[in-house]
Amino acid sequence: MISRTGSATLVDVARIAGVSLKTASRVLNHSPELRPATAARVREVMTQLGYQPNELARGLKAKRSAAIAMIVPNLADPFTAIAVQAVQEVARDKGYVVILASSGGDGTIENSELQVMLRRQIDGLILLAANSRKSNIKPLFEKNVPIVVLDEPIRGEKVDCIIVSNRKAAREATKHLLGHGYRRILAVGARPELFTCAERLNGYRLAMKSAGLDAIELLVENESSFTAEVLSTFLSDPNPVEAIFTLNWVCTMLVLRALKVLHKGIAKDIALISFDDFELADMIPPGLTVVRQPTRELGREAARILFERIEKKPNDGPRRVILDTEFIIRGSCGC
Amino acid sequence: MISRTGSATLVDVARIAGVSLKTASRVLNHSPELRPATAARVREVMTQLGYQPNELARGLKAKRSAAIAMIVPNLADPFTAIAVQAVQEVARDKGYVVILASSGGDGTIENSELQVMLRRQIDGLILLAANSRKSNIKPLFEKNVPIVVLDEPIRGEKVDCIIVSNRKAAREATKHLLGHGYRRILAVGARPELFTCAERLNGYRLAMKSAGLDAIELLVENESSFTAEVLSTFLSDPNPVEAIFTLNWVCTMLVLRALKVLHKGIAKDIALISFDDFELADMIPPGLTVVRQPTRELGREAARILFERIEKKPNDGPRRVILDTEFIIRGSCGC
DNA sequence: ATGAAAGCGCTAACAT
DNA sequence: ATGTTAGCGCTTTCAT
Repeated sequence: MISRTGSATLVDVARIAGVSLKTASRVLNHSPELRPATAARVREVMTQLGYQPNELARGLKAKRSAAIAMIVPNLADPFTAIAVQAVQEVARDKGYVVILASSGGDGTIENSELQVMLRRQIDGLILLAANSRKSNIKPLFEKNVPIVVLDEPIRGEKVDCIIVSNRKAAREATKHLLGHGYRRILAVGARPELFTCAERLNGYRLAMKSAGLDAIELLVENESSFTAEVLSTFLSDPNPVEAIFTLNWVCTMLVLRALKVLHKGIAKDIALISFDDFELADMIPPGLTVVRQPTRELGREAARILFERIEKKPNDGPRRVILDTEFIIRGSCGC
Repeated sequence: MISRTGSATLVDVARIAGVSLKTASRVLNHSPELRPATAARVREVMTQLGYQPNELARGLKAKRSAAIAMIVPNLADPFTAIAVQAVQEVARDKGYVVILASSGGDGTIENSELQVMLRRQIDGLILLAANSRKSNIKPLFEKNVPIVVLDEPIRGEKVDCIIVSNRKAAREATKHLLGHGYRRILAVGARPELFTCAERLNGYRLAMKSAGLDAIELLVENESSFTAEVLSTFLSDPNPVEAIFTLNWVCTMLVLRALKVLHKGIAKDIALISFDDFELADMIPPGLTVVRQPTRELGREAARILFERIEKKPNDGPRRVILDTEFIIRGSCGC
């Protein structure tokens, strides 16, 4: 009785309920213009058959997939994981699913994932850029797929961005270290082409300049090129650095690891402030002083804006949402 | 010239290239039976038009979505995040996308996500169960959607499972603590209905029983019900516990947090072993002794098995893959 | 309030 | 080697 494909289709439902296809469709879409009795009957047949609408078919016709994509560089980074979780929760509430892809920080992979998403007719995209220079969101833009970029304002494109006050936060963190009397402060960053890295670096430089000091920077292109040996050159004479400011979670991990290898005590031998808080940062003695990003809020806000665009596209220009960070003083800065 | 919908369709490609729809389709699907010249011409038109195949339409017709779903309880858990990343990488290589949903450990949400995935015609599912009692994968099973369950063998269902040797690992960890001379060892777990928790608990009980000791257990239904006060009742007289064995990452976080509040030094005041390793576990003094799960491998293996089922379904019974854990001794156990 | 028919963009028999 | 013709399961004018 049921279509040979295995599961019941709307045609089956209609036939068994003794109504037309359109009526069955109306029930699915909660159309108001329906006699309650008819609707009830159809609904009953639906549950009876265990009917599940085929979203692919629905999307093909309606030209919407009810899916948004999220592309991130690295899920192992807790900042990213939490943002993804927040986005997915908002999406669920809106009746959307999230297609997730990780780029590994590779612009080429990112672009190919972008294409894949386009083919899947995603209704929107939240991007945590791998590499600002190589991000190619033009095709999406041309197809009028709403995009929200997290953590990076894409220059010259009319996309919504949501970021934190990177520069200000970095400047304040650096100032805090300067306040402790440290003069030789090292900034450690990765992927300097990323906006977040660049901006945090700018904040650091501003603070150093204001204090009449030279910036000391250790920037690596990718994680593997950072080793304890590299760091040790900055810690040895002459003029060893007195404090380190790590520009994101990955760098914090790398530096902590290296300091352990080099037997340098945090705060005791060298002060440390980390951009990015994380679970247990307070448990690493003497507690890591950090700049905390409102991670969940970033994710939620990005999703919120995206769905606003998806649902109705008011042509007000691209949005720039800037959230504030929180400076959390624990012991590693020397306090 | 191009269909009014905005982007070029295969019909447009065919028309402009002066071939039939089917020929264009053949080019898309890399059919071998094509004159190279024709294929080249069609391909040229495709790039010229910036043609992107519509995966929704493709899937509707071909009855495959080229998407797999992954449902997890908590992305903030690094174990989960890394497994998801591993799965996604394998999926990408296979030309599939991953639809990710988090259940928050709520069986009801999990089930509704399961339904959503069904409607999306997913070709396979990797499940990190929220709650073994409530998981309802029957509908997927009936629709012949391959499923791989991570971290939990679903009883009585013919699904593939991939787990670690929970009981053995827990037993050995407990024995290790016993070897240090601790008698009063507390096991801390969450969601005791979960297979992982139950099995680890079993391992712990076995070891305690072998030593002629009573098991001491603190099991919470959910994270928020665990507080420092609750833990403190186990640490106070009479007979304070001498060591703690946490049954997963979340519990480790909760216990570490509580111990800090209670001003108890790890190893010094109380020994600790954690089931689940994590970034910086070695940095929490004196270094956390842990049972490490091969997280990436779990994810990769789960995906590998899933795609085997998707590509060809040999009717050999359900697989049970059991991976080994690694016992990593650092200082917290008292060593 | 309900139905008939067309078609979204693609694949797949079945020709030729 | 290439084209013709049906649909996949749904939504959607346009009738009634």
